[in-house]
Amino acid sequence: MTAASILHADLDAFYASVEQRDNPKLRGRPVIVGSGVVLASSYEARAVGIYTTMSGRDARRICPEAVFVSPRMEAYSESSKAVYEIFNDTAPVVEGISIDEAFLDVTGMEHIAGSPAEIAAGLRRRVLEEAKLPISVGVARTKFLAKVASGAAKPDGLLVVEPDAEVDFLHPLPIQALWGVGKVTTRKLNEMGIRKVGDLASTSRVILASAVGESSADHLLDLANGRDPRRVKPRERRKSIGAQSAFPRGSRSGDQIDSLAAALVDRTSKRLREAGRACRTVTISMRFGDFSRSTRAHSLPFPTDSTESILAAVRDLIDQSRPRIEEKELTLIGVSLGNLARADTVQMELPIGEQEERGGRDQAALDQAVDVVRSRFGDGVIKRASMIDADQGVPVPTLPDSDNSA
DNA sequence: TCTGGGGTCCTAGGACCC
DNA sequence: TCTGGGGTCCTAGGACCC
Repeated sequence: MTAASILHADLDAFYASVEQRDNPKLRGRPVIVGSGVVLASSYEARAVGIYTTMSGRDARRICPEAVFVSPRMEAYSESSKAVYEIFNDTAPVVEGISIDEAFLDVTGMEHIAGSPAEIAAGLRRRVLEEAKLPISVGVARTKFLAKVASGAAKPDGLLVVEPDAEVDFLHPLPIQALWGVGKVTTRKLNEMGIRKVGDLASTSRVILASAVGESSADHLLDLANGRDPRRVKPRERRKSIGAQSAFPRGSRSGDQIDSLAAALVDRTSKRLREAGRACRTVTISMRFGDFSRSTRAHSLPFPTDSTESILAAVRDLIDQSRPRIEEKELTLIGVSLGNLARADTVQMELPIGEQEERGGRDQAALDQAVDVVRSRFGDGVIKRASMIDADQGVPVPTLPDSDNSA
């Protein structure tokens, strides 16, 4: 049987730990990150019943001595980068899952770096010494088992699940521990009398499939029986960039909706440009007073990173939803930019006049586009300029003085 | 427990093309 | 010329994760 050589490394109470690291007065005290709601909390706060998504008011009531701090996303992002450098130094293959957790595959490193357990212990030591942050690590033969192991090791612990101990480790766990089992699936399975992973492991595939569908049934049976074929592989680039914001009570006039939408577009399009990407699909999501949700999407004919183009699309989508917005109370709005492309090819839409007048005016329009791009990105970025018919999405013949050698 | 903000993946129908 | 199948893209919604 394969050895346990996959590590799941998970920073403990990450945001709160960064705050305690940067402000010694917070150490040993219950710390809550967030104000309106709890975004993260230290273990001292969790010990008295504070949890993520709890309202700030409830948290204050339960734990009056807690220290509330505003989130500092930049500090968390920097700390995460420092820790990821240690991950990359530790293992040849690192798969980032989120800002505070990653899988590492240390297969075949026995002779140079020691056993997986020794590598994991060394990783914890380095993160504590160099980033000054506590981290828990689970070690197992599969990703799923390693992840469950790191959760069981928390806080500030290390747990190795050897292959011959897997069943004893896995089967007593509640089914919510399985990746992909949330509220809805838990309810369905509980109705069938399935509560523990062990119950699930011995359920027939046909019966399970009738409740959760074929593909989920296969997936759950695999996990419950310790089978998890997923390899540790570096993450592809992110697929969307988004932001959302809730309305303060009683502020949902047309103007206020528009200005919040504009602010969200501003934020997301800026992040898009900073990442050197362009988006083709613009999606708005809405939440209403009765907690129902709705999404509307629009795909542009070509990728863009321009605030104005994205905002125009967002305004169209909001207009489409006008009836529902007027009928129900809008409580939250989000903007998500998807279908991301690299922004190393910039395309612009400029009018070129009537069909009959094309030809002479094509060149003027192209010159104008080149000027705009040059003023925005500087000299030397233009390797080639050509035109695309926006309706057809096909290149029109390249113009005489553009450079085709690039 | 009445709800933040950031994401991913899956399903399913319809349009459209060959 | 009322009829098949396959593939891709777009859109909406839902479940789930940290």
